[in-house]
Amino acid sequence: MPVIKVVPEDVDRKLTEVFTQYGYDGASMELLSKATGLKKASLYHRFPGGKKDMAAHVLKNTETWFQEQVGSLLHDQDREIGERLSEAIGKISLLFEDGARNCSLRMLSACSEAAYFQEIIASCFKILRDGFSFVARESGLSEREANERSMQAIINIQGSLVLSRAMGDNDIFKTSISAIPQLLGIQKK
Amino acid sequence: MPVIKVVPEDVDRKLTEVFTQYGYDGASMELLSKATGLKKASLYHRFPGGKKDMAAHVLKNTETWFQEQVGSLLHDQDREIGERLSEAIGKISLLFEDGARNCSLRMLSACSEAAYFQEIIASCFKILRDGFSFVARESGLSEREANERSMQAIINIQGSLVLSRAMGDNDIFKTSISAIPQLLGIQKK
DNA sequence: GTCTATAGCTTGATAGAC
DNA sequence: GTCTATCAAGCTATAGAC
Repeated sequence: MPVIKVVPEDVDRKLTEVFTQYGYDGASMELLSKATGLKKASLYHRFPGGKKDMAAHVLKNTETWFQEQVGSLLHDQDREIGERLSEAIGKISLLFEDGARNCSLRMLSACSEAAYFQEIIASCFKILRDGFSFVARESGLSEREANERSMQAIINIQGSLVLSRAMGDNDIFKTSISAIPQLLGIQKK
Repeated sequence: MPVIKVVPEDVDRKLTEVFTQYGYDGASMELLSKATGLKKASLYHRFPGGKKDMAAHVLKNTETWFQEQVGSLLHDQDREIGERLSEAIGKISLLFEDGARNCSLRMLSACSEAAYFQEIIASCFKILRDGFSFVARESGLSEREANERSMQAIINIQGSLVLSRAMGDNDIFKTSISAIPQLLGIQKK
């Protein structure tokens, strides 16, 4: 029987998918094993801490993604502000599949291990908030206004995602996210 | 040993608490038994369908609560509009303990039995949306505006609740919910 | 209507071969 | 690095006494 080294990136992607769809308590080792194509013992080889370890790894990846793909982008003053925001929102829309996919942060923030995950989840949201706040300030809003509106932007994303899934209508998400540029004081491109 | 008939209302309240805190997959029969003070076999006597049955019962109660406590209130034209809305929002704030408590609808909308619960969860949100929309229309907004803003009000509630819990700051919820009257075109009392 | 006791399965996790 | 085989514990659910 051949020893196949499964690509770590593929494993990460599949783990993220399962935790995002089923939540922490709904994601069994069986499901995680089937999804990744790795037997349970192989998963324990890569993640000695077990399920908790895998979810923490998924969250660490998510934090990196938000920092590199969204945070840095929004802070990149070499690029036109509307373009940056547009691209960032496009990436976020893609991440959530236009409202069809749940948010891993939300799914992992309410589970039996919530306390263990809380810090990194809060960190992810702070990256997003700071990015939005930065462009809002750039667009001429006061610090107070920029802070309020960047928070509102994240509320829109999370709230509309909850409702899109609960009411079975992705347009709720699409409409809500398309209003973010104006909310942050930026004319949509 | 005495046979004690536990009050159904207390059982319902405790079941709601456990499902709301742990979600469907995180709420074990053991937890539900401990919380209600009823042994597992007794729970099965009251809910022959088991856990699924209990969660469905919790959701049915929630639907009734929204209809009777919020929906009817918002539609009661014998009372001053600002007063009605204020009272409805007060009840919702109390339900979510000012941001400290999760939303049972959200917790049960993303689980291994999500498909089974979807219809009644959507119904709960529709009751709230229709109530908000009704007062928004009354306040003079167009049908389109009223629909958009009532949706935004629910997005604010759900989104701010997610973020309050994730970032450990209940003020996010309090600030967001206090803005709802103005959002619906009504001067806060 | 509530209980004790238990069945039967699934869970997270480990040992050890290759 | 991946596997098969297995464990002990926890799970949902049921049987039957009171």
